[in-house]
Amino acid sequence: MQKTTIKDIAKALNISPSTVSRALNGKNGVSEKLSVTIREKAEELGYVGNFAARSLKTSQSKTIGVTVSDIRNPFFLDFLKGVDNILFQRGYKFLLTDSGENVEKEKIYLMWLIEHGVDGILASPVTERDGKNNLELYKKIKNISIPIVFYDRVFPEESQFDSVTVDNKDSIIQALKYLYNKGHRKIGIFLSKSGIYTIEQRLEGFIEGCELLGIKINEEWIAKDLFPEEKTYDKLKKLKKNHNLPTAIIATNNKITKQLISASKKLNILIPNTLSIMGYDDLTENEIISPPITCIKQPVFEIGRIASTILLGKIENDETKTTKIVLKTEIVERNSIINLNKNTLN
Amino acid sequence: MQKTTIKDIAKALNISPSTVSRALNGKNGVSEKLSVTIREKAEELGYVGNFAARSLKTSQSKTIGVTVSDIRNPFFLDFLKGVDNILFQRGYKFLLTDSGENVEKEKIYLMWLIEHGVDGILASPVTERDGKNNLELYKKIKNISIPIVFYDRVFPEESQFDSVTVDNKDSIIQALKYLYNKGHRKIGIFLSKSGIYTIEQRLEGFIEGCELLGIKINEEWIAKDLFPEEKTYDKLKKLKKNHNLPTAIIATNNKITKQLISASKKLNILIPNTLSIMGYDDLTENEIISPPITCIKQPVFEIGRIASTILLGKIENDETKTTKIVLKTEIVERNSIINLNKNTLN
DNA sequence: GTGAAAGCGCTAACAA
DNA sequence: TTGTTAGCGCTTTCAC
Repeated sequence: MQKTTIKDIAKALNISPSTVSRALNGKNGVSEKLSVTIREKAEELGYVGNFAARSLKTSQSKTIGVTVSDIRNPFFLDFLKGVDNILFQRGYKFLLTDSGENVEKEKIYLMWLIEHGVDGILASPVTERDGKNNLELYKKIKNISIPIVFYDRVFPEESQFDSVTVDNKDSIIQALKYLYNKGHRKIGIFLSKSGIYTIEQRLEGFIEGCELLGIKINEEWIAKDLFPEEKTYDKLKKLKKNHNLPTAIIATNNKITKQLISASKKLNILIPNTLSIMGYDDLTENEIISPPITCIKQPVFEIGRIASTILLGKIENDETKTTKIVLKTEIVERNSIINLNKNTLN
Repeated sequence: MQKTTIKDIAKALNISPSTVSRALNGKNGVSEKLSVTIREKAEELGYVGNFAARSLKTSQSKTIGVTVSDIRNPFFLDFLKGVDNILFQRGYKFLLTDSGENVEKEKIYLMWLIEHGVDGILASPVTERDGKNNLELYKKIKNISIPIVFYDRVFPEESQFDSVTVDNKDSIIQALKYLYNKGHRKIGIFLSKSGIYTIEQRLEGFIEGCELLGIKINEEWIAKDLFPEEKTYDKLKKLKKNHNLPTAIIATNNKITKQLISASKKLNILIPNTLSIMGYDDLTENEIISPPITCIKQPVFEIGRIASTILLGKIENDETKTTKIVLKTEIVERNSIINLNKNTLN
């Protein structure tokens, strides 16, 4: 059995394809009666339309491309819900691609999205350790008038792109202040893959915050480039072996948070008594992990909603001014951080 | 700036579009020299192809549609990785749609996928409480020669569809045996949304397993239709209030697992001492939850790989025989289940 | 209110 | 080896 086309419906009803098209698209210029007949016939024959043909003709696809850096990261689940939340009601769908932190793969997928004629792109650009990225491609895409909104990550020097991010530096400064107030002075930070914008920002925030608060920085406690995040275990083990554990460690993503917890358990490091942990990202399981994780929460769902809204504005209203939104994070307090002041009083 | 077309390249090089097309698609019938020139020009002009045009002409899209019942379920993350693992290397991409356990939404997305001309579909069909589903639509899709492979869920009475599932009944029987061996006789099961194939199967497995092992079934301990899964708390609270807790509860999905843990904490029910819990799905956090969760593990990544492989076989080799793969689950042992025999010995 | 005709960008059969 | 031509299914302008 073949797919039904607009022609089949026209033939069956002895009318012209253009009339069928008009009726099916709800355009005026077709009598109400005929319109109904056409719709019924379409239903009867199981007509479903042909995206390729429509898109070819109208050069718009009502779809937008979304790139994520790693689909397994729960971060994206809420983000995607936020995106879907805006898009679905406005009649858009999205194409999801997973770059896997790989510049080459990102490029392939970006090309694929353009081939598909997406009306716009929501992207979280990849930067590899050596600084390699697809900035030039992104510029080209922008040049052929496909709007792009970056979310989560950006190219800091490039001002021509719209973006929705979180104040990464401030998020760590907040964490530092929180820990400081609880009496912590020996604080470490465990960072994921070097080169990634968010991670670099969080490191900057750490250094800035330490200076601000007069916390002495110990290079040993700054663990860089923990990617894959399983490296966390080795680093923590080394610190323990050298009897050089800080009293608190700030994780810089949810994977490192989990790795820190499980590594601590394996190494018999008691949380929060021996080591306090500030997690990153507020996942549902944070609450039932032992101990429940105090963490930095990003407004992920909102990021998805705002980025989509901006993108749609560019697509539908040809909005030209570039907007850069920076959202604040907040700290969700649970039990993975000990109050050292209190302890001293005992 | 406009998108570059094959015509632009042809004009720039003073040759015909068909030659350009041949060169770009690596078909023979073009001299190596010309082919190189064409490719260079294409690169220079930033040519990216046009999916709509190609798809319209060739009536194949090199994309497959994937429907998931709820994108927020971590189950799908590994599944998708498995799918991507097979598809990417064979030059296919996928369109992801989230039906949200909603038959209407599933229908809209299914139509959208067909409109997009997907070469095949990987689906986990939705069934609502009242039995409503899109079986007829699925049959129609099959009739217009778009291959479908069901994964995770199937229509049990329909033999014409290919599928990759897990032995759901057996998974619960295994769990029951495990609990029985640890001395448990008062066992409950917490089930998610009624009507869903996997859930119904797991219930059947529970009843069958109890009979097999001579475990007395207490209807109070069979909690049905916990959807949304937050209902878990109320059910557990009621059981506690009536002083009618079983010694062990089997969860039937990862959300209920988490809800059971957090509800137990809120209700001051000690796990595993007062209540043992058999989780469903082996998520990374199971290890660091308190206590670490003993659970039924589905080979999720494999499901994705196998389903994709079967589908590609149907698409590329016109494979006609229907295959139904049923994979076994296994139990991952951790600390959420107490050994009552041992306890007695103390 | 309806139909005829052109064309979106590409591929493939057929010619040369 | 290369070019010409037709047409995939649809929308849209221009007739009537």
